[in-house]
Amino acid sequence: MDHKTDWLIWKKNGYNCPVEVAIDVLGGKWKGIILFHLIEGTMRFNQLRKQMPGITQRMLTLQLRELEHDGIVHREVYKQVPPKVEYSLTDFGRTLIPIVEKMREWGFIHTEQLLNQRNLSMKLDGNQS
Amino acid sequence: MDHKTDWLIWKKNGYNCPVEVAIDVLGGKWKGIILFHLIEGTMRFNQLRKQMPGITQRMLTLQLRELEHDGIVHREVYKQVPPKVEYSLTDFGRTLIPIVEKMREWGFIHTEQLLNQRNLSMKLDGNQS
DNA sequence: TGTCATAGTATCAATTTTTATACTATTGGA
DNA sequence: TCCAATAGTATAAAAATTGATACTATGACA
Repeated sequence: MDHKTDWLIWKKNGYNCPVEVAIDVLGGKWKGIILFHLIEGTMRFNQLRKQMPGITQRMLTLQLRELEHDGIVHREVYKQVPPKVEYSLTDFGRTLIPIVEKMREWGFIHTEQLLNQRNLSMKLDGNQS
Repeated sequence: MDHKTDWLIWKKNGYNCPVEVAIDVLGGKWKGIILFHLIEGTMRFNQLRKQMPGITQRMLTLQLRELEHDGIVHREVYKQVPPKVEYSLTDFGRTLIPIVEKMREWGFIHTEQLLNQRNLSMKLDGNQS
Protein backbone atom coordinates (compact mmCIF):
# COMPACT_ATOMS: atom_id res chain seq x y z
CA MET A 1 0.00 0.00 0.00
CA ASP A 2 1.40 3.36 -1.01
CA HIS A 3 1.19 6.76 0.64
CA LYS A 4 -1.61 7.92 -1.60
CA THR A 5 -3.77 5.04 -0.47
CA ASP A 6 -3.04 5.82 3.19
CA TRP A 7 -3.98 9.39 2.60
CA LEU A 8 -7.27 8.36 1.04
CA ILE A 9 -8.07 6.10 3.97
CA TRP A 10 -7.40 8.90 6.45
CA LYS A 11 -9.48 11.39 4.52
CA LYS A 12 -12.35 9.00 4.05
CA ASN A 13 -12.48 8.49 7.80
CA GLY A 14 -12.21 12.12 8.74
CA TYR A 15 -8.54 12.08 9.64
CA ASN A 16 -6.06 14.47 8.09
CA CYS A 17 -2.83 12.87 9.20
CA PRO A 18 -1.54 9.73 10.88
CA VAL A 19 -1.00 11.44 14.22
CA GLU A 20 -4.72 12.07 14.51
CA VAL A 21 -5.35 8.35 14.40
CA ALA A 22 -2.99 7.71 17.27
CA ILE A 23 -4.59 10.49 19.28
CA ASP A 24 -7.98 9.00 18.56
CA VAL A 25 -6.87 5.69 20.06
CA LEU A 26 -4.87 6.72 23.11
CA GLY A 27 -5.88 10.31 23.57
CA GLY A 28 -7.66 11.59 26.63
CA LYS A 29 -6.65 11.87 30.22
CA TRP A 30 -6.43 8.21 31.12
CA LYS A 31 -5.71 5.82 28.27
CA GLY A 32 -1.98 6.44 28.11
CA ILE A 33 -1.71 5.81 31.83
CA ILE A 34 -3.77 2.64 31.67
CA LEU A 35 -1.54 1.32 28.91
CA PHE A 36 1.54 2.31 30.87
CA HIS A 37 0.44 0.09 33.73
CA LEU A 38 -0.66 -2.78 31.53
CA ILE A 39 2.75 -2.91 29.89
CA GLU A 40 3.98 -4.63 33.04
CA GLY A 41 1.43 -7.38 32.55
CA THR A 42 -2.07 -8.58 33.29
CA MET A 43 -3.94 -6.71 35.99
CA ARG A 44 -7.23 -7.01 37.79
CA PHE A 45 -9.64 -4.10 37.81
CA ASN A 46 -8.98 -2.98 41.36
CA GLN A 47 -5.26 -3.46 41.00
CA LEU A 48 -5.29 -1.02 38.13
CA ARG A 49 -7.43 1.33 40.14
CA LYS A 50 -4.92 1.36 42.96
CA GLN A 51 -2.20 2.37 40.50
CA MET A 52 -4.32 5.33 39.42
CA PRO A 53 -5.41 7.22 42.52
CA GLY A 54 -7.06 9.99 40.52
CA ILE A 55 -9.49 7.95 38.47
CA THR A 56 -13.04 7.06 39.42
CA GLN A 57 -14.41 3.55 39.04
CA ARG A 58 -16.75 4.69 36.32
CA MET A 59 -14.01 6.37 34.31
CA LEU A 60 -11.76 3.35 34.54
CA THR A 61 -14.58 1.14 33.32
CA LEU A 62 -15.42 3.49 30.46
CA GLN A 63 -11.85 3.85 29.29
CA LEU A 64 -11.20 0.13 29.49
CA ARG A 65 -14.33 -0.55 27.45
CA GLU A 66 -13.19 1.82 24.74
CA LEU A 67 -9.76 0.25 24.66
CA GLU A 68 -11.41 -3.15 24.43
CA HIS A 69 -13.64 -1.92 21.64
CA ASP A 70 -10.56 -0.76 19.73
CA GLY A 71 -8.92 -4.14 20.23
CA ILE A 72 -6.19 -2.69 22.43
CA VAL A 73 -6.93 -4.53 25.67
CA HIS A 74 -8.32 -7.95 26.38
CA ARG A 75 -10.87 -8.47 29.13
CA GLU A 76 -10.95 -11.86 30.80
CA VAL A 77 -13.85 -12.56 33.14
CA TYR A 78 -13.57 -15.42 35.64
CA LYS A 79 -16.84 -16.92 36.78
CA GLN A 80 -16.20 -16.48 40.48
CA VAL A 81 -17.62 -14.71 43.47
CA PRO A 82 -16.47 -12.15 44.26
CA PRO A 83 -15.84 -11.34 40.61
CA LYS A 84 -12.40 -11.47 39.06
CA VAL A 85 -11.71 -9.65 35.82
CA GLU A 86 -8.29 -9.41 34.30
CA TYR A 87 -7.11 -6.88 31.78
CA SER A 88 -4.14 -7.27 29.48
CA LEU A 89 -2.74 -5.86 26.26
CA THR A 90 -3.61 -7.60 23.02
CA ASP A 91 -1.02 -8.03 20.29
CA PHE A 92 -2.51 -4.98 18.68
CA GLY A 93 -2.32 -3.12 21.96
CA ARG A 94 1.33 -3.97 22.27
CA THR A 95 2.01 -2.05 19.06
CA LEU A 96 1.29 1.09 21.08
CA ILE A 97 4.03 0.39 23.61
CA PRO A 98 6.71 2.40 21.76
CA ILE A 99 4.55 5.51 22.00
CA VAL A 100 3.86 5.03 25.69
CA GLU A 101 7.51 4.28 26.33
CA LYS A 102 8.54 7.53 24.70
CA MET A 103 6.02 9.38 26.79
CA ARG A 104 7.27 7.70 29.95
CA GLU A 105 10.83 8.53 29.02
CA TRP A 106 9.98 12.15 28.30
CA GLY A 107 8.13 12.63 31.55
CA PHE A 108 10.94 10.95 33.38
CA ILE A 109 13.55 13.30 32.01
CA HIS A 110 11.69 16.57 31.55
CA THR A 111 9.23 17.00 34.40
CA GLU A 112 11.46 19.43 36.25
CA GLN A 113 12.16 21.55 33.21
CA LEU A 114 8.46 21.74 32.46
CA LEU A 115 7.62 22.87 35.96
CA ASN A 116 10.38 25.50 35.87
CA GLN A 117 9.15 26.71 32.51
CA ARG A 118 5.60 27.06 33.75
CA ASN A 119 6.79 28.95 36.78
CA LEU A 120 8.77 31.29 34.60
CA SER A 121 5.83 31.86 32.25
CA MET A 122 3.60 32.64 35.21
CA LYS A 123 5.98 35.29 36.44
CA LEU A 124 6.36 36.84 33.01
CA ASP A 125 2.61 36.88 32.51
CA GLY A 126 2.30 38.91 35.66
CA ASN A 127 4.97 41.30 34.37
CA GLN A 128 3.55 41.98 30.92
CA SER A 129 4.40 45.56 29.82
CA MET B 1 18.63 12.93 40.66
CA ASP B 2 17.36 9.52 41.70
CA HIS B 3 14.00 7.87 41.14
CA LYS B 4 12.74 8.67 44.59
CA THR B 5 13.25 12.39 43.94
CA ASP B 6 11.37 12.13 40.66
CA TRP B 7 8.54 10.39 42.40
CA LEU B 8 8.37 13.14 44.99
CA ILE B 9 8.28 15.82 42.31
CA TRP B 10 5.44 14.07 40.50
CA LYS B 11 3.44 13.58 43.66
CA LYS B 12 3.97 17.12 44.83
CA ASN B 13 2.56 18.36 41.54
CA GLY B 14 -0.39 16.04 41.42
CA TYR B 15 1.08 13.55 38.99
CA ASN B 16 1.27 9.86 39.73
CA CYS B 17 3.55 8.74 36.94
CA PRO B 18 5.76 10.19 34.21
CA VAL B 19 3.26 9.45 31.47
CA GLU B 20 0.80 11.85 33.06
CA VAL B 21 3.27 14.66 32.60
CA ALA B 22 3.62 13.98 28.90
CA ILE B 23 -0.15 13.82 28.53
CA ASP B 24 -0.42 17.10 30.36
CA VAL B 25 1.88 18.74 27.81
CA LEU B 26 0.73 17.31 24.52
CA GLY B 27 -2.63 15.86 25.40
CA GLY B 28 -5.85 17.07 23.86
CA LYS B 29 -7.19 16.89 20.37
CA TRP B 30 -4.78 19.26 18.66
CA LYS B 31 -1.37 19.63 20.23
CA GLY B 32 0.12 16.46 18.82
CA ILE B 33 -0.98 17.48 15.35
CA ILE B 34 0.39 21.00 15.71
CA LEU B 35 3.75 19.60 16.77
CA PHE B 36 3.67 17.13 13.91
CA HIS B 37 3.44 19.99 11.45
CA LEU B 38 6.00 22.15 13.22
CA ILE B 39 8.56 19.36 13.03
CA GLU B 40 9.00 20.27 9.39
CA GLY B 41 9.96 23.80 10.34
CA THR B 42 8.75 27.30 11.04
CA MET B 43 5.20 28.07 9.98
CA ARG B 44 2.95 31.08 9.86
CA PHE B 45 -0.42 31.00 11.57
CA ASN B 46 -2.51 30.58 8.46
CA GLN B 47 -0.13 28.08 6.98
CA LEU B 48 -0.62 25.91 10.00
CA ARG B 49 -4.33 26.41 9.77
CA LYS B 50 -4.38 25.17 6.20
CA GLN B 51 -2.64 21.98 7.31
CA MET B 52 -5.38 21.39 9.87
CA PRO B 53 -8.74 21.68 8.12
CA GLY B 54 -10.66 20.66 11.22
CA ILE B 55 -9.46 23.30 13.63
CA THR B 56 -11.03 26.69 14.21
CA GLN B 57 -8.98 29.85 14.38
CA ARG B 58 -9.81 30.23 18.03
CA MET B 59 -8.70 26.70 18.89
CA LEU B 60 -5.45 27.05 17.01
CA THR B 61 -4.71 30.28 18.85
CA LEU B 62 -5.55 28.75 22.23
CA GLN B 63 -3.47 25.65 21.70
CA LEU B 64 -0.50 27.61 20.41
CA ARG B 65 -0.65 29.89 23.43
CA GLU B 66 -0.57 26.92 25.78
CA LEU B 67 2.34 25.39 23.93
CA GLU B 68 4.11 28.72 24.12
CA HIS B 69 3.36 28.95 27.82
CA ASP B 70 4.92 25.52 28.33
CA GLY B 71 8.00 26.59 26.39
CA ILE B 72 7.31 24.14 23.57
CA VAL B 73 6.81 26.58 20.71
CA HIS B 74 8.32 29.95 19.97
CA ARG B 75 6.16 32.79 18.65
CA GLU B 76 7.85 35.39 16.50
CA VAL B 77 5.84 38.48 15.65
CA TYR B 78 6.92 40.67 12.73
CA LYS B 79 5.87 44.27 12.89
CA GLN B 80 4.13 44.36 9.54
CA VAL B 81 0.75 44.92 8.04
CA PRO B 82 -0.92 42.62 7.39
CA PRO B 83 0.50 40.84 10.43
CA LYS B 84 3.03 38.06 10.15
CA VAL B 85 3.52 35.64 13.02
CA GLU B 86 5.76 32.64 12.80
CA TYR B 87 5.66 29.58 15.00
CA SER B 88 8.49 27.14 15.55
CA LEU B 89 9.61 24.49 18.01
CA THR B 90 11.94 25.51 20.79
CA ASP B 91 14.79 23.28 21.87
CA PHE B 92 12.55 22.06 24.63
CA GLY B 93 9.77 21.46 22.14
CA ARG B 94 12.08 19.38 20.02
CA THR B 95 12.49 16.94 22.90
CA LEU B 96 8.89 15.92 22.19
CA ILE B 97 9.64 14.91 18.62
CA PRO B 98 10.34 11.26 19.42
CA ILE B 99 6.86 10.90 20.90
CA VAL B 100 5.18 12.54 17.94
CA GLU B 101 7.27 10.48 15.55
CA LYS B 102 6.14 7.28 17.21
CA MET B 103 2.56 8.42 16.97
CA ARG B 104 2.98 9.26 13.32
CA GLU B 105 4.58 5.91 12.67
CA TRP B 106 1.82 4.07 14.48
CA GLY B 107 -0.93 5.85 12.63
CA PHE B 108 0.87 5.28 9.40
CA ILE B 109 1.08 1.54 9.91
CA HIS B 110 -2.06 0.72 11.88
CA THR B 111 -4.91 2.87 10.64
CA GLU B 112 -6.40 0.09 8.57
CA GLN B 113 -6.23 -2.45 11.34
CA LEU B 114 -7.89 -0.04 13.71
CA LEU B 115 -10.74 0.64 11.32
CA ASN B 116 -11.24 -3.07 10.73
CA GLN B 117 -11.23 -3.70 14.46
CA ARG B 118 -13.83 -1.04 15.09
CA ASN B 119 -16.00 -2.42 12.34
CA LEU B 120 -15.74 -5.86 13.85
CA SER B 121 -16.57 -4.59 17.33
CA MET B 122 -19.59 -2.78 15.99
CA LYS B 123 -20.96 -5.95 14.44
CA LEU B 124 -20.32 -7.98 17.58
CA ASP B 125 -22.00 -5.36 19.73
CA GLY B 126 -25.10 -5.72 17.62
CA ASN B 127 -24.90 -9.51 18.04
CA GLN B 128 -24.49 -9.67 21.80
CA SER B 129 -26.07 -12.88 23.15
C1' DT C 1 -12.67 56.01 -0.59
C1' DG C 2 -13.23 51.21 -0.33
C1' DT C 3 -11.32 46.68 -0.22
C1' DC C 4 -7.99 43.01 0.98
C1' DA C 5 -4.99 40.26 3.86
C1' DT C 6 -3.38 38.45 8.44
C1' DA C 7 -3.73 37.27 12.93
C1' DG C 8 -6.03 37.65 15.98
C1' DT C 9 -10.48 38.71 20.13
C1' DA C 10 -15.14 38.46 22.03
C1' DT C 11 -19.20 36.25 23.08
C1' DC C 12 -22.04 32.61 23.52
C1' DA C 13 -23.56 27.89 22.73
C1' DA C 14 -22.99 23.00 22.20
C1' DT C 15 -20.61 19.01 23.19
C1' DT C 16 -17.69 16.00 25.60
C1' DT C 17 -15.44 14.62 29.51
C1' DT C 18 -15.17 13.86 34.16
C1' DT C 19 -16.88 13.55 38.80
C1' DA C 20 -19.87 12.37 42.77
C1' DT C 21 -22.82 9.45 44.84
C1' DA C 22 -25.59 5.74 45.44
C1' DC C 23 -26.84 1.29 44.07
C1' DT C 24 -26.49 -4.02 42.46
C1' DA C 25 -25.26 -9.15 42.36
C1' DT C 26 -23.13 -13.00 44.41
C1' DT C 27 -21.46 -16.20 47.90
C1' DG C 28 -18.13 -17.57 51.50
C1' DG C 29 -17.49 -17.12 56.11
C1' DA C 30 -18.15 -15.13 61.23
C1' DT D 1 -28.25 -13.63 59.62
C1' DC D 2 -25.15 -10.19 58.38
C1' DC D 3 -20.98 -8.58 56.51
C1' DA D 4 -17.16 -8.28 53.28
C1' DA D 5 -15.08 -8.31 48.71
C1' DT D 6 -15.10 -7.43 43.59
C1' DA D 7 -16.48 -5.43 39.57
C1' DG D 8 -19.35 -3.28 38.10
C1' DT D 9 -24.15 0.06 36.67
C1' DA D 10 -27.34 4.21 37.15
C1' DT D 11 -28.23 8.88 37.47
C1' DA D 12 -27.32 13.48 37.68
C1' DA D 13 -24.41 17.28 37.79
C1' DA D 14 -20.24 19.94 37.15
C1' DA D 15 -16.40 21.16 34.56
C1' DA D 16 -13.63 21.34 30.61
C1' DT D 17 -13.18 21.46 25.86
C1' DT D 18 -14.49 22.73 21.48
C1' DG D 19 -17.15 25.15 18.03
C1' DA D 20 -19.80 28.97 15.47
C1' DT D 21 -20.07 33.41 14.41
C1' DA D 22 -19.10 38.00 14.31
C1' DC D 23 -15.90 41.51 15.11
C1' DT D 24 -11.14 44.30 15.26
C1' DA D 25 -6.70 46.73 13.77
C1' DT D 26 -3.65 48.22 10.27
C1' DG D 27 -1.58 49.81 6.06
C1' DA D 28 -0.99 48.85 1.13
C1' DC D 29 -3.11 49.34 -3.02
C1' DA D 30 -6.68 50.18 -6.80
